[in-house]
Amino acid sequence: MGRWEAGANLRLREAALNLFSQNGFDQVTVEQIAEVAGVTERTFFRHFPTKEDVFFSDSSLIIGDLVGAIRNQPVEASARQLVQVAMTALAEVFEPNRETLRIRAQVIASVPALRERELLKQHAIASAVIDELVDRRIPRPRAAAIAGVGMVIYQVAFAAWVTDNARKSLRTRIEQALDHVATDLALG
Amino acid sequence: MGRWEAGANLRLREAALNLFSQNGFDQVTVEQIAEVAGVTERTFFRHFPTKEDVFFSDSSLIIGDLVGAIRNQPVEASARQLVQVAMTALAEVFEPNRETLRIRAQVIASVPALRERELLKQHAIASAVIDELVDRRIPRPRAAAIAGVGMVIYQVAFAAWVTDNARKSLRTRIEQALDHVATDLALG
DNA sequence: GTACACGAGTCAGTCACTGACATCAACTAG
DNA sequence: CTAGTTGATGTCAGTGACTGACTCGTGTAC
Repeated sequence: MGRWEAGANLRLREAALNLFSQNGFDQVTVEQIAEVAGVTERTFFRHFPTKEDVFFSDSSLIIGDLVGAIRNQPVEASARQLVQVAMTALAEVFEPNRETLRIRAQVIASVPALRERELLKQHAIASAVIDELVDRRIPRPRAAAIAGVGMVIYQVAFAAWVTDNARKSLRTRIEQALDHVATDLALG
Repeated sequence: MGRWEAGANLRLREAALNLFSQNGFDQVTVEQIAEVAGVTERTFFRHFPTKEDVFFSDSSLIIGDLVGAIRNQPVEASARQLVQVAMTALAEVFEPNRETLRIRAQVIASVPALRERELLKQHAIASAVIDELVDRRIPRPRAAAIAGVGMVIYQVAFAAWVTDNARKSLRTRIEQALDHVATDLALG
């Protein structure tokens, strides 16, 4: 279908991750990324609307997984069960990619612009989850609180997992955090 | 101490708010803002590190107010009391500026870059509150959950207040939201 | 075999943002 | 009163993210 090497999108993402983690986000120009990937700068922006987006292009998939997992639960499921299956769904996607996610997290942590974007992504995820909970006839304030607590649990568990030498699974980390907060906060 | 009209900072902020709300964030250049404020583009960037920051320069004050309000509470105060005084402190700062805040919220809502920044600001506030709660010997996961719920309450109450025709006070809105979530979630 | 859709290249331009240096009122030291 | 310092601004010349308009081969549909 094209006169060029296929997979430009993947090559751009890999080149970006490598260059960013070696030299820092601000020290790398889009032109350099494009060159390493064997395309032009203009092509980079055909694949990703901004320089930051090369890091966040898969977030819509995650939303789909989360919402799908919740949707598959029976109507009588408790708030805690819902949070748990959503988290487990996340863990299944993340678990095999620990090393990439670790590098990614390091780069994000060191660049304010990327932290902003990460927050926006999490906000979008939370909104989607809230809407799904509201569809299950949970009143919106309670849905927002549940989703908010869920995000906190995710953040705590993910941070622990990614900096983890003992290599507990993300799933274990999530269960620990969930236990912790749930007993503290009567999440029923 | 200067050969120029004083108050450049305020003039820039007002010019930006006006222009953004009339024409949209992306349609206004920094050069235009500076021109309306009677300075050069370079001077804009001496006052605000980015175009977005002209909207968020007072967030550090807010952190101070919140943390101060919490710090003044007795050690035996419940989580709910802490959230309540923090919210009340916020309400006192915001209440007199409803109209400006309303316009501001509209602009922010319509521009992804500004929503990102708003989220980052809220995240910074939440982190500061969490640290303060941890200083009060509340375990960090519980502190994070409390602060998270507090942010949810703030968001719900603020959104209701700002789009409010009946003109209930922000303070009332906060109390309503707090009641709502607290009974739902056993916030002790 | 012709048309056309598509994924990329090319080129010229806008605008956010930065560094280096000049200016000039007010203030300060002597 | 003069000389020097300070601090907020102006001026200017960049860099780099991002966009619009256009071109160019290649595969596919007809």
